[in-house]
Amino acid sequence: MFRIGEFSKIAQVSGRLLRYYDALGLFKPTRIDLDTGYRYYSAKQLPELNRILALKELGLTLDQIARLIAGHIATDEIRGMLVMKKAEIEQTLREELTRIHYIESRINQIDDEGQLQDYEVVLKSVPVQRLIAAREPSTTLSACRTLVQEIGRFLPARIGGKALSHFAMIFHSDLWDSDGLDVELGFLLNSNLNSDMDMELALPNGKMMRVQELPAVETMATTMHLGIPESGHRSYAVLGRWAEANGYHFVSPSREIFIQPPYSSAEDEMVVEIQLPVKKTPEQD
Amino acid sequence: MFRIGEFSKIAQVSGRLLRYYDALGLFKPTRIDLDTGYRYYSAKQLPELNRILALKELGLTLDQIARLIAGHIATDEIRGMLVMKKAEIEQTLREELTRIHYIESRINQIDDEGQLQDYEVVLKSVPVQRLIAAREPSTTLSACRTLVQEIGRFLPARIGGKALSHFAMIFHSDLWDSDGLDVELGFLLNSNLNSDMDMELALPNGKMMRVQELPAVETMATTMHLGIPESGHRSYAVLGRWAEANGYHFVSPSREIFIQPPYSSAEDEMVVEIQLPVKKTPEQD
DNA sequence: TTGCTCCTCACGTCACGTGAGGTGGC
DNA sequence: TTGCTCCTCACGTCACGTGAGGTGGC
Repeated sequence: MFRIGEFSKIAQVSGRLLRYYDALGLFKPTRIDLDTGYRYYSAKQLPELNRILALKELGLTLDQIARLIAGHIATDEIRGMLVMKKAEIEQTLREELTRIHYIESRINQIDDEGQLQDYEVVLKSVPVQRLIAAREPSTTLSACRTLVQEIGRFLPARIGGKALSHFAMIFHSDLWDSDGLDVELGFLLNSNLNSDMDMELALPNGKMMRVQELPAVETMATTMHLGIPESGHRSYAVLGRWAEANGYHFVSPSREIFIQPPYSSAEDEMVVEIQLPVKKTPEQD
Repeated sequence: MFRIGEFSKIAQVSGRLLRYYDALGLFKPTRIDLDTGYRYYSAKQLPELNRILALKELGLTLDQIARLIAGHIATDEIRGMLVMKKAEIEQTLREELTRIHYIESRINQIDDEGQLQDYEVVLKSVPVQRLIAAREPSTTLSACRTLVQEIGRFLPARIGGKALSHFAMIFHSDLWDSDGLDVELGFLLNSNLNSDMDMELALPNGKMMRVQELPAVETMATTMHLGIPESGHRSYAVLGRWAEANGYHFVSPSREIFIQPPYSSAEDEMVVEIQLPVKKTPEQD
């Protein structure tokens, strides 16, 4: 019989751990002196403790181990637990890998530019949403700006602000080609209001707005743009650099969500979230 | 200005997170209504929040982020933090990888044998230790057993149990060769007692015991063996299978530590820890 | 008698999630 | 007026580490 101190030295664990496992009922001393409360362990218990430590190494929780030891789990359940655990670890492994790439790209950034950039890129996923918008298949940035003002003033008055969420633009044309813009302009709709899917609405200038569904997107690289629209290209450049550094590429129409739209306040107070759908570029390590 | 609900939706974080960051002083609302306690956030704060989220993605703690945001950290300190973080993640990555191998080998075990084995292998590291032992460069198992009894009875009486730790055997000859044993037999010494390094001691049968240093070993694969020594080979087989399944190989003299030695109680009550120094076999994935 | 070992609370860890119980705002 | 949103506690998470304050054992 060993007292807790010697037993913990032999097993190379802390006394606290042994007391903790005792309290959990996971691993109890052979005998406890009722007067002093001293715990006494026998050498024969060492394999049992080692079993627990080995199972802990596998990444099982103490609770799982307790049930396993108690024999309340059939062998194929154990197998299932292990397979699940393996998948779990593989998942975190992938996450850690992208995290490493992420960190590396930031270290490179510091080395190249002397500091961390101040615009920050965040990955998001967005659900399906509905949108009421007019499409301009061939327009210019300045024409867009006029349209933004028009729609932004007309639509809330017409439909009522309750139904409308943020103003949004969807860019169908190539990102880096500022001529030949193919753009949709309109409002995201609050999903709780079940308005008519086929609704159409004419703007004062005769253009038609239609309700439609914007598909969900798994991964969007997003950044917030503050201030006048002219400096928007800087935010796009940030997103571009970010994608390159982290092994992503752009895939489908990008979006701009006007959190603080230019028609309700000064243009240099504007706040826009730029959303670029991205996919992982296959690795070549 | 947005109330916490809308702001949290835009930023895709929970309200709780925003309140928590407020409490930490990490990210505070632009304005708090003194009457109601309502928090009001402005769109302009979104980039700041995104910055925090992006830094969190890097694996920094909120505390580190807070100091970073506060500007109390120079650029090269940030770089240092990132490099450290990277090394940290690489470390856990390696650990996860061995954990995965470990789990795989257990799954295979279940598939091959229908259940988890009951002998468990645990990796340990052991520090330098001192040993008083006699060397038998060419002996047999049964001769050893006699010697164990002799030394085990003689030495504690002679030196005093205080100075002695566990009885131990060091195997210099090949593990799987039971003829031509080259073995040291003796006691580990309690390190706190600074007895003479050059001490020698004659056993009644004339053999000399000498004090010497046992080197530290980084990684030992260990298992506990219960009962009669004859079944010891089963424990060695377990260790062998374990090493093979997990990509380790054996490197230098193995040890047996007698937690419950055969001279103080019945042989089938014996408890021995078998320690095999191991090294990772280079991977071939 | 004096260290040494053991005991039982109880707080701290990290970044929130999840109620409970109550109130403001349209 | 009725939901809806917001508020502030406060516990729970996971596996212990780390004192604090006190006592048994050789």
